[in-house]
Formats: sequence, structure tokens, C-alpha cells
Amino acid sequence: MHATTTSWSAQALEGLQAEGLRNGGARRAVIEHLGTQHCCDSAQEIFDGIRAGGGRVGIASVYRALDQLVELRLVLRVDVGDGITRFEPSHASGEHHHHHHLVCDGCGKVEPFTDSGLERALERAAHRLDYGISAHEIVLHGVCGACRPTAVLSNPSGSENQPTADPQPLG
Amino acid sequence: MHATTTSWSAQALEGLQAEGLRNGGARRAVIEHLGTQHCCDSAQEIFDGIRAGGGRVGIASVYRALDQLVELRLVLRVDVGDGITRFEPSHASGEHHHHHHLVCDGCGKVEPFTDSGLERALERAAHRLDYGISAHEIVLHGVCGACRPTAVLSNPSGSENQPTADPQPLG
DNA sequence: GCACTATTTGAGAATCGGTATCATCTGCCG
DNA sequence: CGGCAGATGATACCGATTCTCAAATAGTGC
Repeated sequence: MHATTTSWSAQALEGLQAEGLRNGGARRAVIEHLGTQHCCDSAQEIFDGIRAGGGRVGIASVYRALDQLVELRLVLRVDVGDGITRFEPSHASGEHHHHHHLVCDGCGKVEPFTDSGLERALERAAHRLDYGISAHEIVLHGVCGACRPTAVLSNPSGSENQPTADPQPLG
Repeated sequence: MHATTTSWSAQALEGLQAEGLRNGGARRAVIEHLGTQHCCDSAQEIFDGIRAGGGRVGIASVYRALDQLVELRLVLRVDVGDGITRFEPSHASGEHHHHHHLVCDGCGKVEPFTDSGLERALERAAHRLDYGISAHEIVLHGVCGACRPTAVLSNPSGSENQPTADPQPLG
């Protein structure tokens, strides 16, 4: 069921070839790294990951490759508001991998989640606006299970804090 | 009339006093500036705005004030993914000023929008997740009316990713 | 009103993510 | 194999944000 990662890398490499781009080492390394990711990664993380695996790439090449991949819609740019841009494979041919992000304000962890109702509402909203909507991004901020117990309890209006200690797998 | 802006500033100043913070000029200037805003402003814009009005503040004080206001939930941090953090008054006592953002990928303009259906879906989603959701942010990317006609039509391979292919002139 | 002290402030240095530059290297074509 | 356009990596650079620290100031007690 999960041969999808391999398939994304292959698809991405194909996409690059279709663009007449050469098969250089840095770009390939970036794609290979992204292919193993479940959610999103910062450029620095990708850079470190490649280096850790023995690859010898420059940070500039990582950014370049990511830019191109975003341009070709093979990669999605994700910004959760911590000042670091993240990237994740965009399984472009279908929407079945589409998801949004949950950010823990305690530890900064980013997790994916999906919600079809939200997706529908989003599409309806996009229709309603006279704007050529091409992309959307939803970021929920909260406190993850691990950070909950020790989290600051400053919740004056106090209506939304579900004390559930078990971490939700969320796909 | 629109006494709401005044009220936010007053509320913010009150909140600071309640925290035992002093009433310094820089912080007050930031609050006063924010009180006149409709949508979100970058720290630099706030800084420039204050200076343009004759205020003599340091950029560091602007950032400091914003941090504190965010901490006290009097100001919302908004990040639309262009690498610049924006801030806007958080009319905390009610949700009636709550809105999200529309970003033009052509010119970078940021506009607010609201959608109650979206809001409902969001709330339902928040309930579904075992996460202490405390905030959410939705950013729609698109092309504004002004940028539409001259927009680049670079969609080389697959053009099946457009939910709405028909260009809608912005009203 | 005045002195006192902790907070606040502003200028500039430092940091950090991201971009631009440029000489070198390398797929890929013939 | 030779050549060249595209690709790469080190590094300089830039702009946003944070840090540092001495000077200014708000609030307090007298």
C-alpha cells in the first residue's frame, strides 16, 4: 500500500526530465530525501539529511532544487508561522495526499491532518471569493499530547482545552 | 459609529496595566498604530507608521511590544508565507472581527476575508483532533483582480489542478 | 515636588534564514 | 572524446528579527 514514496520520487525525476533539466546530483538527492518524508521538512533539515547520508551538496543547491520543484508543483511550500519555510512532496496527480498542519506551540512539532469537511468548506469559500485561488493552507496551533501536562494553563476564556493525554496518530 | 478601534486600543492598554507593565511610549505607540489597522501590518510597517507620525521609537521596541501583545493575546501573529510576520489586533472578547487572509501571489497584497461555513468546519475539525487547539490560520493563495490579466500562464504539463478554471474578475 | 529603582527604551551589533554571485564541474549531445 | 549549456557549491550578501547594554523614564514612597 505504501509504494507511494518511491513513486513520488520517480514522478518528480520524470517531471524534471520532461522540463529538459539535467539529472544532477544535488537535485536528485533532494528528491530522494523528500521521497522518504511523511510531512514537511525545512531546507536546512533536507540539507543536513543529505549530508548525514554522505551526500556532498551545497545549501544553495537545496534551495534551488526546492524552488524548481515548487515551480513544477512537485513540491509544496509549507509555512506554519515559525519563520522557517518547509517543503513536502506534492502528490500532484491526485488530492488523496492533501493535508494540512497541526503545530504544537509547546515544542514546535508539526503534524499533518486531514479533514474532508474542512476541505469542502474551503472549496466553497474559494468559489465565493472573486479571486483566482490556486492554493490554500490551514495551520492549527495548539498543544500536543506530550506538551499538554506541563503546558501553561493561561486560558482565560477556557473553552477549548480537551485534556486528552494520548497522542493522536492522525494518519 | 466605529468606536471599536478605540475600544481595542483601550482594552490593550488596560491589559498591559493589568499585567503590571508600565505605560511606556513605544508600546503605547504600537498599540495606537495597530488600533487604526483594518488588516495586518508588518513590524516594519508599524515602525514606519509610527515614525511617519512623528513618534521616535526603535524597531526593537516595536518587536518587543508586539511580542508582549501576542503573549497577552491582544495581538494575533499572522504569517502568510512571504517571510514577513504580520500582526493585527485580536478583538479577543468576541469573534466578530475574526477573519482570514487572501494573498495575491502576483503582487503580494494581503486582504482579509471571512467565511462562516469555513469557520464552522474548522471548529468541527478542531473538536475531532485530540489537540488543544488554541488558534488557527487559513491562508488562501491566488491572483488578485489587478494581477489576473497579466498573470503568467505557465502551466506546462498537467492543468487539472485548478478547481475553478474560469477567471473571475474581482469586484 | 524629589529622589529612587525597576522597567522600558533605542541604537547598533549579532544572528539567522534565505538569495545572489561566480568560478568550477558535469551530464548529455554529437 | 570534445564541447557546451546547465548544474553545482562556497561564499558573499541581504533583510528580518533578536540580542545587548547604557541611557531614559514611569511609577513609588517620602
